[in-house]
Amino acid sequence: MGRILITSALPYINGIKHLGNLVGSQLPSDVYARFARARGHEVLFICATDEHGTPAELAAAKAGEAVADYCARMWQVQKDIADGFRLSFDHFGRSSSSRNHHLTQHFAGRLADAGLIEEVSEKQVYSKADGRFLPDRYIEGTCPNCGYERARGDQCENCTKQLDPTDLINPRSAISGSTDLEVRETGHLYLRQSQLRDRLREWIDSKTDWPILTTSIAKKWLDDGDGLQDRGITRDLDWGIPVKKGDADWPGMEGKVFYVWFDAPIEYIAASAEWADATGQGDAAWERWWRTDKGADDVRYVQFMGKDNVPFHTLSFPATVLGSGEDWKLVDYIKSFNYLNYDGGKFSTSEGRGVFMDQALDILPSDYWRWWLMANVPESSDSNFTWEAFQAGVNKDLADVLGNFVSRVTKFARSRFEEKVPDTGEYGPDEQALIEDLTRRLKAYETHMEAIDLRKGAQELRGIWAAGNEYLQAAAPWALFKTDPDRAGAIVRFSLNLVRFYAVLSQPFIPDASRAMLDAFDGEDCAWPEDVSAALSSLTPGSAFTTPEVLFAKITDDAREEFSTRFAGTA
RNA sequence: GGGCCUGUAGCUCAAUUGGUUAGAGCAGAGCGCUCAUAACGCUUUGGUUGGGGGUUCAAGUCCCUCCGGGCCUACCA
Repeated sequence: MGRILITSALPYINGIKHLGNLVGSQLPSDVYARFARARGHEVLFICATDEHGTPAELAAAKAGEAVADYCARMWQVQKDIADGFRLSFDHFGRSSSSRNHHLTQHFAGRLADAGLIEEVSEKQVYSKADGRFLPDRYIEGTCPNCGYERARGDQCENCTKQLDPTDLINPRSAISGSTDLEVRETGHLYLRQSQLRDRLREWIDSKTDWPILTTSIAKKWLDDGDGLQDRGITRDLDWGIPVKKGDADWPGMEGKVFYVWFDAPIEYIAASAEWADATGQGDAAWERWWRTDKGADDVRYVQFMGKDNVPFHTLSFPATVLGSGEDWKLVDYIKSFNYLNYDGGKFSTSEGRGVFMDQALDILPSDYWRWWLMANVPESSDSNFTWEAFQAGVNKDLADVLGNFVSRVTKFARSRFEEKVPDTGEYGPDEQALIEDLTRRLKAYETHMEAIDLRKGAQELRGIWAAGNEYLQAAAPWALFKTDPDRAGAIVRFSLNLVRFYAVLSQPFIPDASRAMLDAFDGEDCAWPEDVSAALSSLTPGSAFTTPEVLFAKITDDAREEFSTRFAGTA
């Protein structure tokens, strides 16, 4: 058994995330983490909130709160929702933690010592009314190219032409609308990624098993134009990690903070340190996951993220890690996802279009969402959420195939065998055939899950569930009960063992339902099956069980229509 | 503008990386079963693989071209 370090891309702090955010990193990483744990691997599963940057400051201002208070509150909100979705992080940290402050400053110091930091003086737009420098896209004005009046400082959305903020006619702050803008000189630090281009390319080229979505984005940035560009890693903001060189002040950088994309990935490491702190362990506990000179050599590190995060995880963060000259663990595998759309369009926070994580839990149990989202996870291309597809998928897979199987088996056993595992009869050829079939299917399921092909994994799991119905239909214990009750008992015993078997295998996708299924049998033994035959004989004949409640109530047409209307948005 | 991804049954997706007759689930049709959440099982209809051209003994897969959908393009994160 190995050791697997798993990180989910960090959800940004400025509000509750929608299902599209959930499906691209947090949920798939959780399914994989649960699978890896169930298989006996030692797992450290890390996530955190990404708290810095202009949008966090603006969101706090809109809420009328201090940024620190706002972030603390939203962290708790996101943590509670994550718990509601049964996301099994070993630690859910905060990028604003003192651990991350120190580690980010440490990396900056190491990079400076290695000659990989350049101090650059540049001109930026300052808004007096807002009291802040404005990022390019927070400046609006008329496009000099097409005359569109709401062009942004980085690009005109109308004609797609790339712009410089100073190109705009009648520029104004997108925050306040103020036109009282001026260009000021300000000093910033740049990470000299260009110096690391060859090392990064060599590293990327060695990753022949990565998804093409991941490597193609990385190579594009390595080769585009003049090649990999140096990148500013500081900002003129109040809320963030103060620019320091290790523990020392950085002359000329007073009052500045690190750019959110510099400190956010470092939080993967810092959150692991927070985990060690929170669990009363010393530094060695987290360093053995992250330092190859301190025991992390045998760790497999897997990252999960949406495709928009790929450049930062394939280039910027590795540049930081490599450039430090220290023995930090680099990522071994990057699983990236496309986007989930909502009923043919995008999820929209501003228009209230689509389903947000808190709303999802308000209307249906987390297992429903977990199952459908993973069975339809956008692995190969963008996928689409519709209420019709969601209703059909949940009702068919969870209620009809799995839930009804559990129901028909346990209720039959209750009415004919006194709610006990029958101890009569022997398994015969039918059971042997299903054991052989399930042995093949289990192997396929494990192979898909190890490769993080979650859609295929879900499909195989569904096939495993369906095999139970096929067996039961052919064995027909309700008919045999009248002529050969002992044999009927063996069939029911086998079927009850199937329920327990399904509970164990399904746990990565639908942990709550799995728990309910195991609880029917005093389910202490939930070990992953090494041998299907043994696993299907594990219930003690003659022992009592409890008939569970309906596992999955169906989504009615009325409910579906109500949801569809409620989440359609304002636009 | 540039780069990348993508187009396969009514719908959602596969196809061992160029190799037999392109497969699953859902939806539809028919039959069976009565333990079960009107659930389950069996059978079955349905494809000029976006259009056109090319390479090859062989193309869904490789090349060219056209058409459609999407993403990224470095100061939103």
